[in-house]
Amino acid sequence: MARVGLTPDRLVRAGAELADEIGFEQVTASELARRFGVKVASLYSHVRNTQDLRTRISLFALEEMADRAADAIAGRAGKDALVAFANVYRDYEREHPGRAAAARMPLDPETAARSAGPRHAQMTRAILRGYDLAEPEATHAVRLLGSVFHGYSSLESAGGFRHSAPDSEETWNRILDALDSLLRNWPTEPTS
Amino acid sequence: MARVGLTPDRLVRAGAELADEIGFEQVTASELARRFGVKVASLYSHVRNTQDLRTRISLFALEEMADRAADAIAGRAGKDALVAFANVYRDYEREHPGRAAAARMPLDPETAARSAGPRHAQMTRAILRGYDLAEPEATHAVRLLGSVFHGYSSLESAGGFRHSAPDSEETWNRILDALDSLLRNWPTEPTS
DNA sequence: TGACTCCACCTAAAGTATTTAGGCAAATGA
DNA sequence: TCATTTGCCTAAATACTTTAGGTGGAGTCA
Repeated sequence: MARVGLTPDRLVRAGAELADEIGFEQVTASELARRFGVKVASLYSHVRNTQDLRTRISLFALEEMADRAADAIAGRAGKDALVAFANVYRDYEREHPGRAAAARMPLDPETAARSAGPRHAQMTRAILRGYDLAEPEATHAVRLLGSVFHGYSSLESAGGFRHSAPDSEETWNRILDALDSLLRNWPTEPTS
Repeated sequence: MARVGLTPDRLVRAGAELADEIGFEQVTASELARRFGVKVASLYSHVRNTQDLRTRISLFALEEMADRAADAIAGRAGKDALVAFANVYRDYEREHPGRAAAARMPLDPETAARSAGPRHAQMTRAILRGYDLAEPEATHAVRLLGSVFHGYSSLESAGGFRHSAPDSEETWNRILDALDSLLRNWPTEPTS
């Protein structure tokens, strides 16, 4: 009966690779079982259901990105750190589009809370130490950076900037220049 | 045999409402047929398949947003226009989360080209007339604004900012202040 | 008005994905 | 070596998708 050695972890990793190959939306219990040469029902001892599988892939991707981000910002500060940090997200999107899509999947509040999400926010906040932002402005800035990284990846992977000049690479660099400049000159609350 | 009066248009509108109620991901031909009190197969004379249905809902949402945006920026300029324009996206997300999710669905290049996407880009460019940006910087700025609106909506609707201070409303306003400030002081290419 | 033609919606059927229940055999360990 | 655990199986119910072909009601034209 040839045991393949399924474990939740192996399923999740294979699921992540599958997502990169065929798209996160297309990741299905059936397809994953097929890859392992195993009957679908066999997966159900390791993950609760398809939703659970997807959630685990999402959590996995978030962790992987956080690890890379932590690595990227170590020993850097200021714009240098900002650029290295931001590039982690963009590079991850290009290298692992399926996992990146997984990482963008909405999670329910409790799951989100114990995901690497807060770690990402913490690292973003660490980047801001190189700039001079007191609370609550720092939080606003964290959210802005999150939105930009999230939004840019998503638009770029959807092909939004593919067939138009200037090329996406140039825009990305100029956006990072702009964000650096903005963080150095964060506006005070307007009086008007 | 009671004809219900199905048309592609009615299906798409009902699909959009369904998306707002149960989530865009959950919009299915079967559920839509159920709503109309009609057999599933009957939908296939009006839309090619489920993918086609979803694509049409996405296009519909993009048009609807574009119409609102056009309305919002008419007769406004500068920060006033920026804020009104940006709020269209945020309000649409809150009012019609399912349609907004549909609008974020990746489209294939040809479909994207004949969608309201380019119209959104054009309007964003129009906003920038209130600021002093020459090409290619204007394009970079268009893409930045798109990323922020897109990313913020997506994070906010996923609950990213729900249970933490300061509240999302405040962040949103400060982000708009920051973007206005950034556009007024768009950095030149750094020499380093 | 009666026959005709559409076509909107139907039934039927095949294919695939999800999920649960229960069984057997390989691995584990006393 | 025997008992227990557990990894993967078969079987079956439910649901969604899609295609092929049929039927009857609405509008049209003589």
